[in-house]
Amino acid sequence: MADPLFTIAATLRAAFAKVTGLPADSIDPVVRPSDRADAQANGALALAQQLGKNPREVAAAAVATGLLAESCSTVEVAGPGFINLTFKPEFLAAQLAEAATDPRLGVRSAAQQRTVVIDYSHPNVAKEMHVGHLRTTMIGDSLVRLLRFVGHRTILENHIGDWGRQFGMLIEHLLDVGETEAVHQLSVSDLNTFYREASEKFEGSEEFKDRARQRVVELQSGDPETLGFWRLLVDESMRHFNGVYSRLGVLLSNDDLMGESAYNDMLPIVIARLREQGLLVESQGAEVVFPEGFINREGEPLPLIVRNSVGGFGYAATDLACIIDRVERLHADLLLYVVGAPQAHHLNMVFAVARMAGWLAPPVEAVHVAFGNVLGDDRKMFKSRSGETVKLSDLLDEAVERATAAVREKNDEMPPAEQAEVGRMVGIGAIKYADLSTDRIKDYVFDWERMLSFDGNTAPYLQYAHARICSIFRRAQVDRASVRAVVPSLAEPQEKALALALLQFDSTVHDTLDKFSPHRLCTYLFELAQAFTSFYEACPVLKEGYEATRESRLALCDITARTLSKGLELLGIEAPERM
RNA sequence: GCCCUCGUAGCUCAGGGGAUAGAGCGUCGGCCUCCGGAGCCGUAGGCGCAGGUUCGAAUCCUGCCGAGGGCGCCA
Repeated sequence: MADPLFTIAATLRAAFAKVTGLPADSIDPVVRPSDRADAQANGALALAQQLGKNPREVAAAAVATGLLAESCSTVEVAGPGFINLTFKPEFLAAQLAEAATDPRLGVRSAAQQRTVVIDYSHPNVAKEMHVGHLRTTMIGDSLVRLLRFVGHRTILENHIGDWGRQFGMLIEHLLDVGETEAVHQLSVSDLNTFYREASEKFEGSEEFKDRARQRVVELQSGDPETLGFWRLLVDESMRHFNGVYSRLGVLLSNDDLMGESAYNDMLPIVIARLREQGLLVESQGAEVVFPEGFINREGEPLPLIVRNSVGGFGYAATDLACIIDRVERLHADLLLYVVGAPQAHHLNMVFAVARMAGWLAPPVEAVHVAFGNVLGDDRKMFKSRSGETVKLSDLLDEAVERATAAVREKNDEMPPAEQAEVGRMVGIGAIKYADLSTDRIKDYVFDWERMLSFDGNTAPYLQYAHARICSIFRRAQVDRASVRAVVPSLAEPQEKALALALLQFDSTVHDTLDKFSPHRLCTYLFELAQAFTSFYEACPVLKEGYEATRESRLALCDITARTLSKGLELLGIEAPERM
């Protein structure tokens, strides 16, 4: 309950209840940040409207209760009935001191613990991870960190594309090349080459095509030898994926693998249960369900095809099996799908069918955490200069390379090993932050210059602010933990502004999770870093002649650094101590 | 044709129904006796268009324009 806006909202609710006689929990005091004061409350306008009274009088009466005087130095009614609130510095300082001694920095636990399945990343076996996997992986990873931080139970699921017809051609190609040679190729070169060669053979040879088709049948019927080859492809692919995950520092591991193949045995059960409930319909040779409200081009009901006309299962069947598994076996009550926006229609149909079948019912919720594309500077899908999709590993190489060069240039006295390490943190952080800092539903333009800039809303700027604070403590030779019990004095406006910003970490984290939108946390951290640099510019910490305020300002520095570091950590970004 | 998402400053992006719509870059102008100038302070410039709901709309609703995406057996 660190956020003073949150605290004052509760006080105002009581004040308005006293004045109007309405139940407190039915009142929204509408507390907002303000540039005219520390905060403004606009609730009087709506209440007055509701009661047919004068809004200024309602506001004045609420002020007259005196309830606000405890935490506010000035409370003014302005305009049509706004209440402008200015917090007492002592009030803010006390709240801040409380947050400073809290390992969670004042962030409340979730009111209700939920079991959340987060479905994200999902690369395809035998294909390189590319820039298209960046957002799902970044957003998913950050949501997991945020959910855990506020106390939810998280179940990570990497729904890799490890099943389907393409495995016929892949396995036949593997056998043509020879198992040993194929493994060698897969481990040293990129996965795309292997896939392309298999695909070219499939297109070019009827004989190969027949073999590939036969191989699919064997795979699906569980032929042990075929499964062995399949396993080999999956394992080799996972080595590549885990390499990327490790560089990105995401939480996914092999323990979180729940590929399409994992649901294979459940698919007949999905069919059986849908049939049992009378939802399954035969249409044009396929077995389908018609969810309400979905129509095709001709305006006719649009089916979700659970099993196609040749008896095969598509991804609709797998996705339905997923829901059953996540709800009934894992007992999840929130299912997050971090999946691109184009899948919205498909997912909505799957959710609709799952609801019809009763598999998805309150309090269980399924949410499509949709996101837009990564664009090039031509505003089209981000591609390499040769027009190919950009491999994630190449992207990370370039980011680290560019960042390391910048670090080297600015720190020529730093040991090369540390330059490389800091360059890695800055480069990877820059990519991740660029991806997370725009509203996920929108497309964003990928721009090396901007994301690696030390100015603006970027990871390097935040990392720099953090490193600078670490430097202050090194220079002061003061142990960071030693100032945490200090109740800071907030005499200067920049000190007060910084305190106010720090205290909003709590509500920011919850707000970020309410919308599943990490960019809200990014915006907050940027504003916090700006508040800090303004403070640091105006309020000397270690200078001669400022001994009296030194401890107090060091305390502000410490909690700022910890908030920045924790915030970045929740985004999956490292904060070096020097850079 | 129908449906979904998006449209905010020259560029890239924030804006939880509330007062005068913010930031970064770029522009222009200040601050180097500067605890890290990888910084700080200031300046000019904008809600695609038209209606509606509301005491109050960038925000909610409708229509139009523009961009992207989706619309039965690939995922």
